[in-house]
Amino acid sequence: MSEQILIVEDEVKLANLMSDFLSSHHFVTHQIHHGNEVLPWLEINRPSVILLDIMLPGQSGIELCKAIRQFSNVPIIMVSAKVEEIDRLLGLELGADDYICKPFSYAELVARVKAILRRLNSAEPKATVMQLDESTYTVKFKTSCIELTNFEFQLFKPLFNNPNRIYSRDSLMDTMYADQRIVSHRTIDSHIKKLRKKLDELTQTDSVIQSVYGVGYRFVHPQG
Amino acid sequence: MSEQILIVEDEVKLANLMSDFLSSHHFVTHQIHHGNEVLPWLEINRPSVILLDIMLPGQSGIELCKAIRQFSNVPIIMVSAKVEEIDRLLGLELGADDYICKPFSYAELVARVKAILRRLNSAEPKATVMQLDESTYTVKFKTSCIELTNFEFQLFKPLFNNPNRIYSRDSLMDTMYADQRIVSHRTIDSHIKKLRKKLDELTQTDSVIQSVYGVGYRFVHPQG
DNA sequence: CTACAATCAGTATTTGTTCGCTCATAGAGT
DNA sequence: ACTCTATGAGCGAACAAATACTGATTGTAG
Repeated sequence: MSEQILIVEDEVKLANLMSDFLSSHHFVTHQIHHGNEVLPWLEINRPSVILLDIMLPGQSGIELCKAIRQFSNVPIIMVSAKVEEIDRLLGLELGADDYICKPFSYAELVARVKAILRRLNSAEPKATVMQLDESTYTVKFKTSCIELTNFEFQLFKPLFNNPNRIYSRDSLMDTMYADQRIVSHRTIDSHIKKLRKKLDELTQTDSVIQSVYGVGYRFVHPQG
Repeated sequence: MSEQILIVEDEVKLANLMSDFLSSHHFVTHQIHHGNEVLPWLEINRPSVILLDIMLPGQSGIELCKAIRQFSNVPIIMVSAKVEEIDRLLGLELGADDYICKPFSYAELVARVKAILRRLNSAEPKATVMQLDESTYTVKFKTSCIELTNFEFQLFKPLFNNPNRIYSRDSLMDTMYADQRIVSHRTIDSHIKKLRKKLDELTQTDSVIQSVYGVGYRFVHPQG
């Protein structure tokens, strides 16, 4: 089971280097080069760690850090060009987990990432017993496992990655039809129905996906 | 420690009466009879409450209220000669804390002033322990949490975000019916009832949402 | 042919709105 | 201070409207 690292860095060359090095340590990476793309991406994905540069086009790393902390405790490592800037950041109490100063050695980068993950894994004895496996399009729960269709999987991903958060049908549609295609809201219902059937069978409970009247759907973790 | 009340009222006789009555309740008062004298006075003094008449020579009460809000959150009670005018004032969203209509009983005057001060003193020391979560449509208080329907949430949001501020039923309607649809005032009552039930259960107190007779509703933060 | 996506129409459910009544409040008159 | 009256507010229950679910059906790609 490999961890996904989000790299937010506008210098593409640097981002690639970071990516390469982390990959060689068996991390899966995703790059974002513009500040404004971060929050939308996080609505659908849930990385294990975020490496967040401060100087960015669009929303700055500082704004983003604050914004992310509104809804998630995902570990954030702030990346800054200047030592003095880090001092200033510490004063802001953004809620970042670590700070790293450019230029950094790649050994240091990996060390910090691993340190964070080690802390995290030892602190939380695996609260989520349900897991999404992107490579096989399966959902695992306890000892069982089900397969989802591509469509079902894309639909479920944002819901699963942001438990309790309510998604409107429109926003769910947006995540699966990149081409802005418009389908009936009943279509979403239909897929939700299939998802529910599979998931409820898996978890032996109902209401893993709940409807919120007039708003949309949300996922809540099952007992156990 | 006695509280100072600023009385802005051009009718000197009325101002004196107000002054006398408030003094008898151990408030220190200061009178100003011309609109243009208010801002200069406030640069040097800091009253606990301002009673602000609307019809004034020089700067009107409306202008003054706006101007004062630029630099201070001092409680302002607007004093108006007509009920209809209050409705208009609410629409302007001046940021006043309360409204009182001439002619008023002096008991009422004192009651309002005391209410404001009580609210202020109890609200000041603690940060917001109550939270609105837009992504999950929930209200959190201490360790508990309740869910609101879409409608209830939209209704509660303005009240919550501007504690102590009074919203008329009409202005609440405006915020939820963008299409200028008109519904009965009893409809708002009905939703307020449901909101109150949920909120009171959450906070274990009553009167988190208060009625202001003849005007509307306001939200006050519960005790911590 | 099969598996899956999309749609539709009928039904079920949830929520929003109104009604009619009672109670509360504020001001006026005695 | 006391009632009286007009108006506002609270509330339960009936009603209306909006929204969601379901199963059947059609469309489509491999």
